[in-house]
Amino acid sequence: MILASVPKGKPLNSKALAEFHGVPKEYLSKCLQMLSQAGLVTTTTGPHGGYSLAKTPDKISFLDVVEAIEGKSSTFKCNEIRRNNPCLAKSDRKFSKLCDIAAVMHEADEAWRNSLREKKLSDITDSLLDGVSKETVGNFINWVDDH
Amino acid sequence: MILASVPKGKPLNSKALAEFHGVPKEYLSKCLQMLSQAGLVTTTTGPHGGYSLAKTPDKISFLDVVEAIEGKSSTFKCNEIRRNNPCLAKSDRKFSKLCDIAAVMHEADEAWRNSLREKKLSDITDSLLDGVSKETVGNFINWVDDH
DNA sequence: GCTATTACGGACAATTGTTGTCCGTAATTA
DNA sequence: TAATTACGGACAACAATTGTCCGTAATAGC
Repeated sequence: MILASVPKGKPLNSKALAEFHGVPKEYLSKCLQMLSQAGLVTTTTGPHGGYSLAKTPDKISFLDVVEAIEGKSSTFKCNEIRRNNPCLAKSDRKFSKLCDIAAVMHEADEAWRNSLREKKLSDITDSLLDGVSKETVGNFINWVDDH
Repeated sequence: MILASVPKGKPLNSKALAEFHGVPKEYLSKCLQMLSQAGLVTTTTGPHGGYSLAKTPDKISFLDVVEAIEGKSSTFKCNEIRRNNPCLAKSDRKFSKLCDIAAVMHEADEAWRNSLREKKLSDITDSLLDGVSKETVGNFINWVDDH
C-alpha cells in the first residue's frame, strides 16, 4: 500500500520500508523478493534503487499479494486418512475422486480466494487517508522525499 | 462423519475412533473433547461409553466443527503495524476503526465461514457411500457391532 | 575503472505453534 | 469393588514461521 501511495518512478528500498513498518529489514526483504518473483513489484539495484509497483494498484488484487507470499495451494490439506479405514475392501482402494470433506474445505477456500480476488489495492488507497491529519500527510510526503 | 453414520444410541469411544482413522488415541481424544465442549457431541463415561452426535447431522455445519477445533476468531490477525509509522502526528494515534487491510482480510474470512456454514454433515453422508462395495459396507456394519 | 549502494539467495538460529504423550481424577456400569 | 471410559493438566517432540547473517551480482555516480 505504501508503494501504491508513492509517485511513480520513485522506488523505495527495503531498509526504508522496514523502518517505516518497524519490522526487520532482512525479513521484509524476503517478502519483497517474493512479490518481485510474482511480478507484482519491480526492482532496481544500485544506489537509489529499490522497489516499485509493477502494475497500477487497480490491477493488483489482495489475492495476488496473498498468493505471492503464501502460495497458491489450498489452505486445507487432505491427509487421506480415509486410507486407514480398516473396513475397506481391496477393491475400494482406488480413491480416484477427492474425498467429500476435502471438497467442502476446498470450496470454502475458493470462496475465500474469490473474496480476495475482487479486492484491489486501489479499493483502499483513498480510505487510507480518511481521518488523517494534514500534518501526517505532510510528514509522509517529506519522508518519501528523504528516501 | 463416522458418528453420523452410526445407529443412534450407539456411542463409539476414542480408542475405536482412533484405530479406525489411524491416529493417536490421546490426540483424537482432545479433538473429541473440544467437540463436546462445543455441544456437537455428547459423551458417556464408563464401560460402553463414548461419543455420539448431540444433534442430527443436518443441524451440524462444517463451520460448527471447524470453529469447535480452531476457534471462532478470524484466520487473519492484524498486528497493528500501522502504529509504527514514523510519519504519524500525535493526533492520529487513535485508530478507532479497523485498518482497511484487516477489513479486507476479515471480509474474506467471513466468506470462507459462510461457505462452511452452509454445508452440513448431512450433505455428504450419502455420497460417502458412493462407489463403495457391499463388502466394505458389510465390514463397517460388523465393525460398529464390535465396538 | 573504483566505490558505495542495492537486491538476491542460501544457510542457519530463534521463536512459536501444532502435534503427540503421559498420567492422575472423576464418573459410570456390571 | 473392579473395570472402563472421558477429562484435563503438564509436558515432550516436531514442524512452521520468523528473524539473522553473509557472500554474490548488478547498478549509479565519481
